[in-house]
Amino acid sequence: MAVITRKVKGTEDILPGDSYKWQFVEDVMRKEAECFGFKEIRTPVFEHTELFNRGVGETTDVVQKEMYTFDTKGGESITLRPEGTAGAARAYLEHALHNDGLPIKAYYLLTCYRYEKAQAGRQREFHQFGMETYGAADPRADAEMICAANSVFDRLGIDNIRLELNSIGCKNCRKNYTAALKTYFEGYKDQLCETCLSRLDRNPMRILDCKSEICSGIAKNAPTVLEYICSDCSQHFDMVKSYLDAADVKYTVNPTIVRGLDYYTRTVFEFVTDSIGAQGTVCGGGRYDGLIEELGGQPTPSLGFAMGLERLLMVMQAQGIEIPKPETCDMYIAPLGEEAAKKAFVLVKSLREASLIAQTDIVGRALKPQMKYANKIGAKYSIVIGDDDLNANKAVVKKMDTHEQFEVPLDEGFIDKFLEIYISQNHKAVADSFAGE
RNA sequence: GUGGGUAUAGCUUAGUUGGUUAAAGCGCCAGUUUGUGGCACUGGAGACCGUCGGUUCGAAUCCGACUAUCCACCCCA
Repeated sequence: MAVITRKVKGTEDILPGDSYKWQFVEDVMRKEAECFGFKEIRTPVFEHTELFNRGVGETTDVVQKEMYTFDTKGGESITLRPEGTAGAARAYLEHALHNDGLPIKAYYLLTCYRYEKAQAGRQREFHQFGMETYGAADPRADAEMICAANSVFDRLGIDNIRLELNSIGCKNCRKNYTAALKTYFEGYKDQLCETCLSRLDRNPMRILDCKSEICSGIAKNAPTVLEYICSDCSQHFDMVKSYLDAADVKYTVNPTIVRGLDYYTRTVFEFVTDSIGAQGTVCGGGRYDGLIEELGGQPTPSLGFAMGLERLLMVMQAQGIEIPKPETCDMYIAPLGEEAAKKAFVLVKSLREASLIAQTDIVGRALKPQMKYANKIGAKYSIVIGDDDLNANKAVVKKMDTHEQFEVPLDEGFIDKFLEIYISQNHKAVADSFAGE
């Protein structure tokens, strides 16, 4: 096979037969975000590299080894976004959105790029849905954010997913905590795995995350963040939990959740599933009160989450959730001969003007294959137009599933007559479905 | 970046201890007499068996390298 027909590693095509699934999920997300009062923000696919260095954090794996970074002809360093938060924060600052009145609530639906080794649930180009709130320090904002993510899962009918919650404290209490952790882990220096040894200086909290049995065994008895966070942070966390309780959102507190991006403070959370392999984190988020300031703005308490669409769709598939297929064709018109073809061409035009899905032959097939095609695409109605029909200026509409037939005129009255049939038949279907229960 | 698995038509697979025209189902196209689909039957197109090299009289089958892909580590959504 020629090279040109091969997609780049870690990328996926979404084909015509599958795109409805994505549209369905995206639609649920948009609607849910809008119910919570969030408006869509669209930011560029690429940004100045510096934005991610500062926003996501120099020490993170994402920045250190996973970014698609390149120099432009003008000599600027540009990076394809590895996540959505930094770009949204940049736009918030650049357009001084705080002047619109706080809080600012925005959601996004976009592609992200990370140079990682592809595996199940992990692509190099992937889709994220995320929500961001700026200018809300109150724990209710945290609870609202988590509720929003939770509602999306509910709306999609996903239930084999759990919410894990933690607080990693503010900058101050984190300082004390990391110091305590360092002291603790230094006692096990000879047993820790190599990566954890390197984490010891840079970011000892990440050792808690380690999946190696030895490290996680040691980590089990390590001091937990919650013992070290200051009373403000602790109160904040309690409030978040009490609001989640009030909203009947189930969670478990998991002190090992630390998140890999530097900007997080206080509340962090993940929605995790066991049904799609190793990459089970479907949604991750939390509070990042220092981010806007880090990017040069006024201190602005902020928070948000992102969820991966690929993983979400995998979960839905694993759980056997059926996504409704959209209608593909209301009317197929099968003409016989040149003159009829022209008539059909005009008729589908007027059907389309009435917002119906209409098709006619564009490949020159015989009648039988045309009917086969009409059947395959799920046409609800069909019309065959031949010389007799043209002469009589009328034709027969056939309802494909029941074979019922109706006569329609082939002149200006066509659309009205067909709409009348279409509507009455659909009402009948609805009535039948009620009677069947 | 580290491991391990896999590689046969568009898809899912069969291919017996290496033996000559590589097989099936699904899908696709067409036909089963006159202007009508779903079912059934018949036929057709479609594979240099991932690539390159090696062993052999002979390789889809054995060996090696490469490439792709999958899974796991790592990381994260």
